[in-house]
Amino acid sequence: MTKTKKAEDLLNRLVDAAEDILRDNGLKALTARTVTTRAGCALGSLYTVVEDMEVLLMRLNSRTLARLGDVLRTSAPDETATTEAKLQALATAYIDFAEANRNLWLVLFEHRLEDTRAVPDWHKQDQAVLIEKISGLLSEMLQDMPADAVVLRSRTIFAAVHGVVLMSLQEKFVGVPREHLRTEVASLVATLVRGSLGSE
Amino acid sequence: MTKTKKAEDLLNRLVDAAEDILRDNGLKALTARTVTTRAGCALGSLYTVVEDMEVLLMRLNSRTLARLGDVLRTSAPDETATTEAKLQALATAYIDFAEANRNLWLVLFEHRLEDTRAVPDWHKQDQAVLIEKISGLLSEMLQDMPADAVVLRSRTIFAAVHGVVLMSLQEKFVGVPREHLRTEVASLVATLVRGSLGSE
DNA sequence: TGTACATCAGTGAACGCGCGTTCACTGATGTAC
DNA sequence: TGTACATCAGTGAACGCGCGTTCACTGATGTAC
Repeated sequence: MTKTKKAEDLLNRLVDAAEDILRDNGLKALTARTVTTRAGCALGSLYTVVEDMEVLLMRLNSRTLARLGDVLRTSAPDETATTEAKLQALATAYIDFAEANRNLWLVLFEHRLEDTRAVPDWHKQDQAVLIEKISGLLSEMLQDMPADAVVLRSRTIFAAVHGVVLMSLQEKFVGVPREHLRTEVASLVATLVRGSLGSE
Repeated sequence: MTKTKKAEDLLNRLVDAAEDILRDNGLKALTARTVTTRAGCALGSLYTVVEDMEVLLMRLNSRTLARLGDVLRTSAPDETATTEAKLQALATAYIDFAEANRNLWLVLFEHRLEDTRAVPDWHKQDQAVLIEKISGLLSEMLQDMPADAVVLRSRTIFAAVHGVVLMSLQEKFVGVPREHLRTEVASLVATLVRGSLGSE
């Protein structure tokens, strides 16, 4: 095993460990110590492979986004289904992923109020998976709409559905109760599709 | 000034200080030390008036929710306006508040992944202001819908709009760009109202 | 193949920091006579 | 009204903790001959 291979291997083990800890015990438990212990290496090793704890978290988020992307891309019920049915399948897949990976998913959207450091491009680009499928389906449906407008609409639709799922899974008082989440999102998506979100 | 009055006064000064700090410097800057320094009292005084830093933050959040509630309640453009116009005004008022009080507003919805402590009832109840006006307007509009269903729909509509505003103000890659936020929310609200969010 | 040496990934004790919280104290305030 | 005393809100130095990060080191690995 070459040196770079070993380094890659260590990085992977650390991201694996971080994923396990975040999934099982939440963000607060994700420390340099817990990660390195779980990965079976020394505390200092982390810094031979990653600049920062923050970078490690971004690596983990990238992996989570990639997994979510896979799930969303393969969510189509049937090639012949209606666009609405495909969008409904997409929303369902999103809820499934969020429920099954609650902590990992929540951390994707956690905002750092303090941070001044710029988010690297490789990480920003990863977020595109959240939008791609929606805009693909939307542009089929609204063929006369310019591409920019389709992307903008996709972001709005994503954020609306995401908001409903987020408030529900956070189990805040004002969120939709979990047992009604799927039906509420389904009627939200139906309304959005049928209204086509006309430009005014 | 009686003793209880003095205690109330100190609590108010601490919440004032916390509000200033959060608004100006973000959540990370909000510590026992910065709050007490700004309030002009000793570090230990905080604990004569509040159990915990967490309780202080909940007091601040309650105040923020109350202010937001006032803004939302007085947002009606005109008593004779259509329900849709009133809902649009409500959404606009929400965006105004969120933009003008970004840090205060973001913290209202920040999730503590770790916490096991129960949120006290007085604080949970404060969140109701986010929904009340919507369900009031909705029940006028959908008079044959049972009250439970109206509340559920209100939560969904709130969460959808909130999601779009949140992702936009967080300035994440996938959010709606700030300059399109108001028009996108307006067409989202229009679609939701016109579609009436039919039960299926 | 065997040996001496150089490299550097990996180590983990130690550092420095900032935090929430405590507690022995003090001095302003209210009370009793 | 004046005085002696009790109370307790308010104080701030000190405590304990957990964190991210560093750095002098070591031992496994690769290289040169």
